[in-house]
Amino acid sequence: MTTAAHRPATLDDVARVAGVSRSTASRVLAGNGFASPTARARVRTAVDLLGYVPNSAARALVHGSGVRLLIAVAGADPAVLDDPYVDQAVAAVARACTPHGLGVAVQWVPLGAPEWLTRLTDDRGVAGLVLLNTTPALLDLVPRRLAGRAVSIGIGSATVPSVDIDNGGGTTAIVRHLHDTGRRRIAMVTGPRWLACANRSVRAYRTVMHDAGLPTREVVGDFSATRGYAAAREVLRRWPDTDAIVGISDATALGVIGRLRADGIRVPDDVAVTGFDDIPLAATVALTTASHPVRQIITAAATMVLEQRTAPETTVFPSALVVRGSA
Amino acid sequence: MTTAAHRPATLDDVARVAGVSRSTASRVLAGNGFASPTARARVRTAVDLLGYVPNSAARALVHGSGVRLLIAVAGADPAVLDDPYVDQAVAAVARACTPHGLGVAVQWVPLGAPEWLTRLTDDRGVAGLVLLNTTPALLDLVPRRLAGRAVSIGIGSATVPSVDIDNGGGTTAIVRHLHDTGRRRIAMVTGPRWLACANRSVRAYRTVMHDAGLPTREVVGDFSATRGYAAAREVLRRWPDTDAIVGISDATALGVIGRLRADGIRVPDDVAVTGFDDIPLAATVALTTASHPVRQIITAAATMVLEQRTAPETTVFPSALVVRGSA
DNA sequence: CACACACCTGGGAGCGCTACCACCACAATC
DNA sequence: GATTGTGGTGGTAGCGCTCCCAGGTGTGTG
Repeated sequence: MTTAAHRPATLDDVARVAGVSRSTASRVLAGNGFASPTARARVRTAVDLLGYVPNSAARALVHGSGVRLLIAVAGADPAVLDDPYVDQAVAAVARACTPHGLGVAVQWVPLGAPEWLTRLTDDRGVAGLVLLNTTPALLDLVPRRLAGRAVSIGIGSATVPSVDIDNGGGTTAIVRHLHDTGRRRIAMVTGPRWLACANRSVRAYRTVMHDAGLPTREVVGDFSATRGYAAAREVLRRWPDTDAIVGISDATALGVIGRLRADGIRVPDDVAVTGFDDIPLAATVALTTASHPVRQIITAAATMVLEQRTAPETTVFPSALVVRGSA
Repeated sequence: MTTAAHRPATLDDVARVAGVSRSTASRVLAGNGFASPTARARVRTAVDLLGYVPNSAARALVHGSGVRLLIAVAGADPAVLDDPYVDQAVAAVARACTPHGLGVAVQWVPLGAPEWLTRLTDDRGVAGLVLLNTTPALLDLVPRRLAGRAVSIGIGSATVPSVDIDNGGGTTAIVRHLHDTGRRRIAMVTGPRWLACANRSVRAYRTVMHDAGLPTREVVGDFSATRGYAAAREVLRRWPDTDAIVGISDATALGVIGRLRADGIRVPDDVAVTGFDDIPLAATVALTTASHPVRQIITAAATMVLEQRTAPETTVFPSALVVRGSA
């Protein structure tokens, strides 16, 4: 369309067409250094004419900056990557990276072998790091090379900043709401024990129950609908008089509701059910939940890495109670 | 950990440690060309010792091969990228690419301006192309440079192979099932008209209905739960005696069910509802649907591109009817 | 009129890697 | 003993880009 054999244009082509040197063209495009208005204009015109797009590989090579963001997901087994939450995170990070000429890669880091992270980050192609389902051990393994180019979702450290949901606040609001609407025998389907952000929710649940002088009822889950489905039955087997079930996630809650309905138990009349996150589906099934703009949170994390605005501090996004039909 | 300032090792470092030249080291790692068993062994040892990982940017630069796969998603507006289906596709492609040292990028291509694709693919960083929600116009714009490195999902061309779901067969099975179970006033919430794969479903629906001597009832949807929610009401307003609604996707069906339940209409007693895809949630809400391993299909597409096994032909994945409670 | 000090420009090195080529040893052939 | 391999090796160019530095112009000051 533009050049003869449609070999993508290089900076040399641009310089030749603009009648300047490669250095000048580079300076104009970088926006730093000196360049006369004339030169600037001619380079701009040449860029448009040739449809020039910089070669990110060459740029990354000279900068030593890497060419993709790594999303490292800790978990017991590679199946964590099947989680729709991970899908959403990967897609959101990819969207944020694309305009910067960066790609994304995803890898699982086994819970028992956090040192795998080192091998992954030894790849110079890695320009930045997003940690998902982070554990403290993982945070310590983020190499110095990537300081200021790493962000964790869910738990941070002195060197690695984190972007976070106010799980505690959200869960507190949910459990209080259940209590306020007369529920007293409130159970919780939790997340995996090793996951900091899930534990914050569990602790909030315990605190509210304790303050109300009520005993806790916990079954360990894993965020999935499938597990929620199974956990619901376990809850009712152990504590048949349960009148409310708090799900660690919306998917968990949907699984719980599926099981309850299948067993002829009415929601919310017999048992109230709540979720966490407010995924799009939550509205259509009238799920009471806590709302967080997950996509925006992930995007914020990716942006921090991309713009290197990673002050070692924690950004906490608020949680908003959304009361619908299920509780 | 390995080297002093933990500057990631280069091939030069490996060569020096192994006591061979950079060329020899390169040859050993590439696996082609000559290299004595001794040299081979020493290079291998040095690689392990230094934890050497090749710099993908440098490799891409010299090969001119690009450094990421582009996922181009056609749609009316950028909101198509919010679709969980796109999330899943991006994540699945990313997983397939990561071991190859490639990242992924996602971009929206406006329906009315397919030529945007040209600008995207002019970027030399683009190593391959996965087309989503493909239109014929888009297929013609895949540059020759990317021939054999592009794959389309849903509709192919003479030069671009496609990976596909048997939408026609799946929908035929679903509508026949509804007919077999006594439904006669069957409506469909379709996908966008411009989308080839959605149209295959619609045509199958029409054919079955026509063969049974029944009139069709169509409302245009867009795959989303939200739209399904609204479409359900539209269906019942226009044809109040409808006894079955075929959703173009599971999300659509879930939206439809949400609306029907909210209106006190029993599923499947009053109105049967079916979905398409069999997403994980479908099982927990007992949705009758057609099952396809979407993740595997996307992975297959990505693998075709990565291994350049893109013979210009169509691979069709079968569709399996899954009868659950909703129909 | 010399000098300083802006502003602007092109030459050239080099990022880490692969590909090509020249070269060397040693064996087999005429 | 000169020729042709054949396996193995190192030197070097160059992918497209950015940055540094030397060398220009022009305008203002002593």
